[in-house]
Amino acid sequence: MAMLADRITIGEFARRAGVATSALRYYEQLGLISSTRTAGGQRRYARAMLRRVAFIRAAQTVGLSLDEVRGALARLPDERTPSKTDWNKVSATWIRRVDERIAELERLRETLNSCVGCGCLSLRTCRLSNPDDTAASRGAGARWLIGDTPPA
Amino acid sequence: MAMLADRITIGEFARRAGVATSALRYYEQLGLISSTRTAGGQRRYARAMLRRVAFIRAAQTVGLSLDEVRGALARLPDERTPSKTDWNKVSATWIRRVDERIAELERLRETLNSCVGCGCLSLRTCRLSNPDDTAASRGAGARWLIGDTPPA
DNA sequence: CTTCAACTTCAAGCGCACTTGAAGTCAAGG
DNA sequence: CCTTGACTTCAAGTGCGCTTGAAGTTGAAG
Repeated sequence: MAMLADRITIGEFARRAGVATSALRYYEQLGLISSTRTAGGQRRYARAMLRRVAFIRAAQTVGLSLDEVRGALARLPDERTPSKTDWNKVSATWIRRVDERIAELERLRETLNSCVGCGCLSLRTCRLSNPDDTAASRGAGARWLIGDTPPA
Repeated sequence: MAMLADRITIGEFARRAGVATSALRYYEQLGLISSTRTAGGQRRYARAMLRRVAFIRAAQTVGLSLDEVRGALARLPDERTPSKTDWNKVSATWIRRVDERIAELERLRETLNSCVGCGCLSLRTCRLSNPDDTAASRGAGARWLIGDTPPA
């Protein structure tokens, strides 16, 4: 009853991880997770693997591709003898990434806030509107959204 | 010389907007932007359209699909007679979305921070690790990443 | 007028992250 | 033992957001 053995079927694992079984097979194919097999060839998962999946989903939230995740996981000890230093490196990189993303979104939020009540897309008085196209001289793209300050 | 006329070619427009010409044609195809045509059938853009593109890119940053963007833009007056109320609704929705996304990332950041020095993926002492699989009883997914508090 | 980069359309292709379907095998309950 | 749902592999398909290529046209400079 205890069902504590690390012999979880893919279906149960998928339910607990909140992902489809097909996704788990796909992750395994990419080398992101691993499983043992029964005599009959069916996958059995260690519950510890749930953490890995949680991590994968978390990384995706940060905007990492599965390939990048693979790279990050590869830097971690293969399921044994964890090196805290290694882990520190990985998480530090991720935290930086998360911070960048947060900063980006906060700039966007600022912009949206300042737009309430001006009707950006149609009026010419908006801080966002950039009426003289001055951004063009400063290089391509909507710069104020990716770091520059909008022309006051 | 002034080149102030709203008769920007797709190439120049692409350079200023920081997107590929193919992307602009694609956006037009989806009804996200519009252009006038020369006698010969070439596209000419109003500089005002740059704002729309900036907006599209911004929206993507927030995680909106182009279809959702189309929906949002459709709620705005068709390039004329802006209703501030309409705009308020749109931007309010977006701000909410941005806030959610920021919150999500901050939770992730918290988690990563608390993991530094414990080696999450391999040790059992981590706040992230959820060793008793208690999350399973609270429904699918890595809940603590999407709102729940991890088991202390 | 010639030239040639920049434009046009249309269809097909791509990369990612999966999902679906077909055809067959496994394993736990009755 | 039998049934049945859950599993297996492999190949192909999906949806998004574009990009690429072919084949042809336009338009501004010289």
